[in-house]
Amino acid sequence: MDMNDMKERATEVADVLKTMTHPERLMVLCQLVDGEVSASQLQENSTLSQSAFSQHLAVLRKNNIVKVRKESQSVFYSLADARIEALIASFYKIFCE
Amino acid sequence: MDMNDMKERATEVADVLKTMTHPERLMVLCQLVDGEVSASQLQENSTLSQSAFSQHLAVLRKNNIVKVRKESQSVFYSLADARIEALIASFYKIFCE
DNA sequence: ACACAATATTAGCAAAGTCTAATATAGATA
DNA sequence: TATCTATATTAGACTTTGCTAATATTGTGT
Repeated sequence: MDMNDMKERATEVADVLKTMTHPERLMVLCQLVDGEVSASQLQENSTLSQSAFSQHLAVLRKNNIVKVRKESQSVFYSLADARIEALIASFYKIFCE
Repeated sequence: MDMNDMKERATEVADVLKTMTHPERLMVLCQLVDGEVSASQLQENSTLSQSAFSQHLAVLRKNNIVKVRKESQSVFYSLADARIEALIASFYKIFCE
């Protein structure tokens, strides 16, 4: 693989990873492997304040790592696409098996 | 998977990822997939100063993402273990194929 | 209209990360 | 010994991240 291509890819991948890199955000993503979960359910498994937690969700949204579906007062989060799903799956395979 | 276990794993994985998250460091790791490479060879593919680059290598060492072998004035870097190799391999599979 | 519940946003601060510039170390060579 | 080459380390400035505290938004029930 050519060095310039590699550099471009590395930057792209690093951007995605950077967003996942926080334990709190990774926890959220792990909880989404089996499908969508509401913000409040996600927050139940966190010790962070509502504001801090919501800011982490905002980071995930802004970087297109998750997508949302609003239903009345609730917001349901799910993994954005197949790549993110594949990443979480490999983390699971490599670190949890 | 139990939530406490998940939290522990997520923290562990996030720690490892955090170290890979910088484009410059990820580039280094990508160049190590086929085996060890010397610091100076690695640096040739970087636009960073010697000092800045060396500090990135130090981060990789400190977090046990790479291991080193010294041979006269040169230092050869390689991926620390099978997990790191597996991670880089999945990044390649997911983002470069 | 009012109050409540779920979620998001903003400002401000402290901590962590990343650079430059300068200096240090250690092996090889003249 | 003096010098060169490869690499590492340190201090300081600057930027980014992640929190708290306060406030805003939006839908729902009374």
